[in-house]
Amino acid sequence: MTNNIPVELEVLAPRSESLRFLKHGWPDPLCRWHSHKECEIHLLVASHGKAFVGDYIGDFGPGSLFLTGPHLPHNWITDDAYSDPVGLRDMVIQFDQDRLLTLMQAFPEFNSLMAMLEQAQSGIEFVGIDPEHVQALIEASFDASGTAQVMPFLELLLHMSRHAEKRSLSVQKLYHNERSAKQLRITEVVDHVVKNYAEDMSVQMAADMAGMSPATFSRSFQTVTGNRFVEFVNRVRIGQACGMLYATDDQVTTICFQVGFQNLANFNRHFLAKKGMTPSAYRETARRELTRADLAMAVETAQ
DNA sequence: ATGGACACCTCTTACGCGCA
DNA sequence: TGCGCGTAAGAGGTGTCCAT
Repeated sequence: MTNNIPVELEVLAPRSESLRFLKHGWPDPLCRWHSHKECEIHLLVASHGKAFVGDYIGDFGPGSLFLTGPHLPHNWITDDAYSDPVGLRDMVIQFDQDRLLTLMQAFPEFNSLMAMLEQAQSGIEFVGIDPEHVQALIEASFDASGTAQVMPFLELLLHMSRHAEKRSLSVQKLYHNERSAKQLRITEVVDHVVKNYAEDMSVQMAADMAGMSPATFSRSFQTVTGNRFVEFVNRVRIGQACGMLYATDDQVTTICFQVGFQNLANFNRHFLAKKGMTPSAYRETARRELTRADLAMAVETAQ
């Protein structure tokens, strides 16, 4: 999907090590809306706030664990209620996905990681994972060097891949890996929704496009995408509205109609349900974040 | 701009069936 | 056995109006 949100690109210097470790507190100039080609394991150790991954916004707290794929923009903003600085808020491991793919080619035993890497294209939250074990593995990898650094990291990846509840976050690339004839027809509909979200979208129209009855389409769509059709359409529209709220000064009413909603009350209702805040509150929050990114860049430039 | 109330309508889902 | 269809009931989404 297209997204108008300006994203800061983080370029990581080439290194002899395959892993990059970061620990930071809050506030920290490194905490900003950005993307990079590396995958990122992100463990929140302290504080509560909002997670921004692609077009997703959700809550995080101590023990929240996320995995973001290549070039997926992200940030974690601690709530304003936490006015006191936090010494250690985040533990981060960044790694090159291509290295893992090479590993899987050499050792098929690691192929179980493939599904998780594909799901990470849209971001994953590992709901209910044991944070102490995760933190211990990150610490073990962080404190080691050479090959000893890699083993706890691989154990962590395998532990994450085996975790049952992996919640996909952004609508981006949700339909990435569908291949059967039925899945391809559903994927065509998904593409159409993503590209034409502002147009009228009914199950009847979508079913016609997929060559199915509405009831069959409804079942197939949920099987393939994990979403109900109406929920998916609204999610795409809300995601696009987020970008417009962030990047333009258009009125909420204008954006509501631009993304395909037929009335403002319905738009507000869905926006609040999906984002946990009103459109105007979202705009305020998102722009405060942009200001933080600008300040961080200004600090780095001055140094 | 936001959110509540309400009536209406669309969509989802379960079930049974036929077809390949 | 798997897939798709038709039907019907209930759930949930939508549009409108209005108050704040």
